[in-house]
Amino acid sequence: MSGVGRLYRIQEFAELAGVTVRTLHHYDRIGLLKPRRNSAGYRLYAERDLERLEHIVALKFLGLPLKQIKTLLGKARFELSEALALQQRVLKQKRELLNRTIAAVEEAEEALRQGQRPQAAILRKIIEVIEMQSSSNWTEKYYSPIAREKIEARKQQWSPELQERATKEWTDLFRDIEASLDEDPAGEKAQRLADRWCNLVGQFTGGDAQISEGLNRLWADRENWPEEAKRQTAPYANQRIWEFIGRAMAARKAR
Amino acid sequence: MSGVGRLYRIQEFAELAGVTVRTLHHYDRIGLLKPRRNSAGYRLYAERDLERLEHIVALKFLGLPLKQIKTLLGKARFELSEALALQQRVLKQKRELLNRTIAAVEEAEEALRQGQRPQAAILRKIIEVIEMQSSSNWTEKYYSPIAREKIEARKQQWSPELQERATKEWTDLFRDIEASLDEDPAGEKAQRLADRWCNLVGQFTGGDAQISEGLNRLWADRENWPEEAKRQTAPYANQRIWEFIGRAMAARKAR
DNA sequence: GCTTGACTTTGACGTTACGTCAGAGTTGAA
DNA sequence: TTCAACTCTGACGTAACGTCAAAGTCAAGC
Repeated sequence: MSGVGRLYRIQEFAELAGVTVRTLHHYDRIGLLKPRRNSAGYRLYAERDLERLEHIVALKFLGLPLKQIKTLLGKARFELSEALALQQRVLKQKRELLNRTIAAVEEAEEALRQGQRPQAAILRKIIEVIEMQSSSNWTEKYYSPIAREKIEARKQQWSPELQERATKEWTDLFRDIEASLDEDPAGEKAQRLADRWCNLVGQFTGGDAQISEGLNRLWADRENWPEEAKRQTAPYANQRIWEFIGRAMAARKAR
Repeated sequence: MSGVGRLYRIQEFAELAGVTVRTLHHYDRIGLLKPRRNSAGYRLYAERDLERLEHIVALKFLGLPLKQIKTLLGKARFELSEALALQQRVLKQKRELLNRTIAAVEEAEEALRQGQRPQAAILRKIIEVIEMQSSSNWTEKYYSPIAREKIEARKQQWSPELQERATKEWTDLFRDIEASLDEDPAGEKAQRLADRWCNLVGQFTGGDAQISEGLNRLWADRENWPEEAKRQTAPYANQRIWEFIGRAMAARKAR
């Protein structure tokens, strides 16, 4: 028996793991990696902390924010593999953009060598790439490539008026559901609401299963959305409504 | 004659250029894009401002910091093309790292699918890539690939003791030069100092022209170094010393 | 037992490129 | 003249730490 394993003080531990002391301070403060303390308040890191820190470093390397890493490391391996798949898509998008950028700079340098004015040369080439679709939509990662194409296609037909009408219908539906939260999810009234729900979802997905699947992933990962998106969809985030609809849909299928 | 062209107020201009109003406020404050003002203090943007803003956006897209963009846009096209070539190397390094990362995640996912514990699977694969050489040395971009290889080779032979001795010799040399700043750069004493200088440079470059070239680029771009590096090399940044040595070397060649 | 240098703690401000209010003034059409 | 829409500046927030600074702790040597 070799006991419980060594304890490291912060500097030694930092060198061992290849991070800075300040980083460990930071992780401690945000609750990402909280070591034991001795009586004087010194941090004491154990082997298990090293393991966790290695996880953190690896996930950070993939570009995941610390906040998400924190929740991820508390959950099951399934969620981890989901997150990994998502991040993989993000990385691939980045790579595409990088490739186009590199190509653009190459063309710009070529043009420069041929003596063109830098404005014309650099700017035009690079701006082209930016406009192309650096759009870099944060929702894209939730959809499969096929689903993305389909969504692109449907976008063409979404006029601002349709958009506005859809927003209104959703808002109305949410209001109606909220007023009916005490009804029986399997009852007549709830089922009519569930029908309206399905209709509206269908309007966006076009009944397509792959778009639908992506949409589910999107909603399931709400906690990791950018702040702005969270605020804008806050009125639709009422937990009880989603539960109610969930039950109503279950009852619906059961019939 | 259509006059001097329209003037835009901030919101319209922002939409025109595809940036936010706040971004324009920011660029104004840091002196990157300063439009005219009307009597009430409203910003008035002209066509020329649009041109400059497009440059800014393009260079920012390549990952250049605003500070550097600011100095770059004040200089000649030559510097711009230099900077472009440098940034191109940075982009390519990023791409390499991205490719390895994507491959690692792929392997990790595969391992996960085969039911391995996430620790073993994800961690090991990804950490391997990180360690490989995510080192991501900020000086690398200044050297050609061939020069980098040669530097890597020479690194093997640079023991800590050699490092320390070199640092001391440089420090001594700088002290001696500083004490001789009033001498004639072509004189006996200055020439002996120039000899020592060449010797020390030779110790690092091994007399290699390509390494030498990269080293020149590195020093020339000092203003864009990370803060830390600037501080650490501050003692060697005495402008007058470099000018003195420059003149001494010129006199040396002339002989 | 005491000194001393290396190490540790928390606090607080700096960094980059803006986002997001808040309070107050300006513009221009009805 | 009114009023919505727009603009101004100032100031705090963000992510992930870096960089001091002041004060307490540890352990080795005297």
